[in-house]
Amino acid sequence: MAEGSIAAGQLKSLVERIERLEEEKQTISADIREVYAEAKSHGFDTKVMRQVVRIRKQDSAERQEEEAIRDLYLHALGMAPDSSET
Amino acid sequence: MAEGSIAAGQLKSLVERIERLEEEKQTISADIREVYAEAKSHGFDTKVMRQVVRIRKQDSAERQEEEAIRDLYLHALGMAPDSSET
Amino acid sequence: MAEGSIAAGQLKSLVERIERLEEEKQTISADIREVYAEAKSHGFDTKVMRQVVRIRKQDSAERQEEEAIRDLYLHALGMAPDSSET
Amino acid sequence: MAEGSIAAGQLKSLVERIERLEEEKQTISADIREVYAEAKSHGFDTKVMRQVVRIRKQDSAERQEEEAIRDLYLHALGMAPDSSET
DNA sequence: TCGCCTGATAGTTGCC
DNA sequence: GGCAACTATCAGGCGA
Repeated sequence: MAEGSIAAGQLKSLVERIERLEEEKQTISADIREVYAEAKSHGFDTKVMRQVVRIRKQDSAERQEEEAIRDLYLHALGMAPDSSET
Repeated sequence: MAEGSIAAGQLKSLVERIERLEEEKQTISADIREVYAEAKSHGFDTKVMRQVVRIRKQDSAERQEEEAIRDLYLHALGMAPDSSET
Repeated sequence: MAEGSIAAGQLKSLVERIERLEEEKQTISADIREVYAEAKSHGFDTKVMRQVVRIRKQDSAERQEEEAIRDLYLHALGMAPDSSET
Repeated sequence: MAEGSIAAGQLKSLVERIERLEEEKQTISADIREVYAEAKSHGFDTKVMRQVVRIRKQDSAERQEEEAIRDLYLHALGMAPDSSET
């Protein structure tokens, strides 16, 4: 119970929660791989599919990025970005 | 011509399943980050916690193998392997 | 009106200097990758080599501190710290 | 000179080359920071500058990405990407 | 099936 | 000191 006595129970709980979540994440990843495998078995080019998924994901990210830059510029020009909602 | 249409619908379904799964994965990742944040707020060293999680995941045989090679390398470089545990 | 122009030239110069430096940095990174590739082709385990480079860079005091905390955590989780060097 | 005898000299040489290169890289990084600091001292908004640098870098990257996707699609359609040089 | 390469994830570093 | 961006590492997918 001296200095070395950290909150063992608490630590254990936290680590186990993390491990549980990582396990779930692994499961999801496996599911994704499975879908791609299925797609491939139906004759789709998975490489192209991955590109498509990627592009769709980028679209919104890009839009957000653009918006952020615009606000930044407006701010640099001394204008309130808040008034620039689309 | 029907052929293309059928494939299109199938492709759409597959892509959407993947996107749904990736979304779930993102959620899990966020949860994990959250747990680490919580741990930090309780005074734990998250960097070390990550090391611990990693150690628990890694097979001990594998770990020993790596360690042996590393000691060999350190020795070859004229460093004492004993003092170099990371 | 001259003001804006002057600032523009200055800005351009600064940006170009940055870009030049980033380019150099990229080159160095490529060189490093190349050395690792060469090492690999000579039969070295690059993963371990990276560990070794890291160990040499890390201050030993800092290393020991981290190690102490890790052992504490592992102990709290009921694992023998002695067998867990990474 | 038994089993433990790896090519120590070779390893040492490789590691030192890597360390030398990493040192150079650090120097470049410091230079970049310095340029940003200088810019700031001249009244420029470094956050915006970083965005600008980032955008300029993306432009070419994006072009390349687009080209890659195009080749991929052409390939998927059974056409040789090689004949599509711009 | 093994090795290589690319993409995703985690760790480190710099900024606020 | 905390947060965000960048870099380096690691794991999975693809091709030989």
